[in-house]
Amino acid sequence: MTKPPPPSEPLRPRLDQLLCFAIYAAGHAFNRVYKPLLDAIGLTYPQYLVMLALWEQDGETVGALGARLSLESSTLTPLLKRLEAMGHLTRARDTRDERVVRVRLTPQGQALREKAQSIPACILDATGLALPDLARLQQDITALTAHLEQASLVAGDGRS
Amino acid sequence: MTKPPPPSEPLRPRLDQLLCFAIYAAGHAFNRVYKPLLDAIGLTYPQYLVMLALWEQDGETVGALGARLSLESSTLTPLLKRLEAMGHLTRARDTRDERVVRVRLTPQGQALREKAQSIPACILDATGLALPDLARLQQDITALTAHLEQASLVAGDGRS
DNA sequence: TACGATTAAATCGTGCACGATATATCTCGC
DNA sequence: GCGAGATATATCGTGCACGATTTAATCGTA
Repeated sequence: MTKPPPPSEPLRPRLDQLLCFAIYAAGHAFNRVYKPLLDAIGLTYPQYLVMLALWEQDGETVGALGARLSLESSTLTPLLKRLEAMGHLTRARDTRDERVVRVRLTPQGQALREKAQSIPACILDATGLALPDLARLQQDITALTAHLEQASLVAGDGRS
Repeated sequence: MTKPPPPSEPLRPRLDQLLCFAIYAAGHAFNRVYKPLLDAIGLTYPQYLVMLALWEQDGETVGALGARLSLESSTLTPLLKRLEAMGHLTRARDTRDERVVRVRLTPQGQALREKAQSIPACILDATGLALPDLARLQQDITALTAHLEQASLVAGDGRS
């Protein structure tokens, strides 16, 4: 019943129908929920992600952290320096390969894990989702990310 | 069959299982796909979102734009000044209420819409999603955002 | 009309994020 | 062992994003 669009009609979705905008806005919304919780332990959201990564696996290199978090050294280096200045971790060149810097938790950084313990439950509650729905959504978004990453790699490969 | 956790076991999800991290990473991935497309028309991603908003509705105030994009004036003002310097829009105080600034597209800003025409299809392709799946995911994430926003409002209302 | 309260933008300081580049170290072929 | 290329991190400049504060205009009410 609806009039079929002419073949070369440009795609002009409304801002609030764009998936990328939904993701962008959800990121903002998550940040706002995390803010008061993280303020209480003195971390920003990206700093919290780094601490989560280190609590899961200590002693990683800057590059390995960057790969897990999709961040460049130009972002991580100053961020890690701030965490180091707070006393949560140390940064030291690997004695075997002095190119790489290993990031290690201090006892204070380990201890912070206990203070951050209640955060995930608060966030889960704020999402208003049941665990299975949350897991499904998480997987859908992760699959989307994988597709986008592949697309940007293919686009940038400069095939000749 | 699995051992039930003790009642006060802290929730310690892995970084790569966190919904917030999936959103964070998807935002990065979208940015990477958009980057080459937007470079071609000289916009950053947030600038593109502002232009999308204005193409949809011209002459909005800074505050109204901020509400649609969830951005503060402290973010928008310099961003809009950059777009103004590029010649895509004008910023002028409303003569009826001199507190508000109205943002209007220039002919150049209108014309940019044609150059940006092919972008949505490129992005759609990069997601690897069929339209119905994309719409569903978009709605799920929008609903999540609404929940998160409500939670952060309730948490911050200082009920006495 | 006059004045306190509210509203809208702008400004300031901090931190994240990227790309381009620099610097130091390592690896491989010889 | 030596030098060319590769690798890992750091540095620099630009722009986004926020909260706190400032400035200016408007509104309400006496």
